[in-house]
Amino acid sequence: MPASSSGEFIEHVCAIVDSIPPGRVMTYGDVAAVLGSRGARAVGQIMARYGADLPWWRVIRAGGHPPAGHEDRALAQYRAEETPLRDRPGGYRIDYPAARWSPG
DNA sequence: ATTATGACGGTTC
DNA sequence: AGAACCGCCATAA
Repeated sequence: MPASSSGEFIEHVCAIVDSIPPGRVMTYGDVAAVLGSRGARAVGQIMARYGADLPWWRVIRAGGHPPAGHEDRALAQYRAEETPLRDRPGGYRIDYPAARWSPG
């Protein structure tokens, strides 16, 4: 099938994010890496536009920080699916090494 | 085709 | 540890 259409990147990103199981997370860079690209920002763009129907909270930034501007909603989800978190005074961070997941 | 934007990443101060 | 700067990629206008 001729999947070579505009927006191929978008559909791939959506598929990957949607395939992330509960309690697991992936960084924007990882998602992009799976597609053979380094467009971590591009992935964020897609989340902002098409991530409304996806488990966007399972996609975090490098270092274990939640999506900027969505820390609150993300935290609620993490606590709801028992995502490995690392509580911190004044905020929190995700235990990336433990919650890390790859589509393979 | 060019410019501006963004739920980023890494390095440096 | 926090802030600033530059670099990278795809989308939208």
